Amino acid sequence: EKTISNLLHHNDYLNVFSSHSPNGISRLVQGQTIQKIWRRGKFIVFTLELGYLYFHLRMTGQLVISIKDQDYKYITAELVFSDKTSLYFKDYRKFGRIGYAQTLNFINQMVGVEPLGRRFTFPYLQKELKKRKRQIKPLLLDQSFICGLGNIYVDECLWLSCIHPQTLSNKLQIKNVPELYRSILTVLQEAIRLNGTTIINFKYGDNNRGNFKQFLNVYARAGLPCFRCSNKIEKVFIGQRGTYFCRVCQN
DNA sequence: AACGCGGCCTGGCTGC
DNA sequence: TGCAGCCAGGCCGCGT
Repeated sequence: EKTISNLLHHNDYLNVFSSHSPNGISRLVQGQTIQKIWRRGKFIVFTLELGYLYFHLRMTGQLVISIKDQDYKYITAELVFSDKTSLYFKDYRKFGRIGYAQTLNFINQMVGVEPLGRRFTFPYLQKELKKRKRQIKPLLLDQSFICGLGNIYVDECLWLSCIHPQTLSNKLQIKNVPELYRSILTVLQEAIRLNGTTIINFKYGDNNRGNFKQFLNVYARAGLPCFRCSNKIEKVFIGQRGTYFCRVCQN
């Protein structure tokens, strides 16, 4: 059980504080005891007695309980507890976000169905894909559609289910949809089992590297042979995101 | 509704 | 070897 005594900001990266000013958030959370820590989509949420303190790590954010001196410039916030311990928000790129909200409305608006939750069934996916007319890759990246998939995992899902990333969601072939559904579950479950994907500096826990990278089938394999058909994997930009795919078997 | 662009940051890699 | 330029796992606000 931890009671917050203060939220300090050590650098002047105000964009990191997305809902209020740093001092504003600090005032709102001071004296509150953390009831529960949980995840929704890519947000980590601390349920307080009154309201919610939330974090988004983006690519390089970390929540750590100890820091080294040389890390100090990357510490954008420090949550100080009444027992004199601290939780640090460390982030090389300062893309991560910290915010406070009175209710969960913000999160329910921004974050769609949990792909590993009960509501995400095959008929649900099929119906939702039909409703829209968007390129499948940007759609899968849209956190309000399905939460949790990022650029790497979307490319992997589309490769596994043999779908061209620019296929319109309502034009997917009948046989591709169950394959897509299955691939979303498989990719996420495997990635979680292997603690994620470290390309450059993603870390989990206390500085560990994720091991999913060695099982990537297309991501970052431009110019290399497709594991299914040996055609060269291509890299293109779709929705301004680097996208790897096989033109021959994903069509 | 859907899409494209620019911006936010820093570190690591690539190519000259 | 040194260094400029490019690129990155995410997301938002704006314009069309």
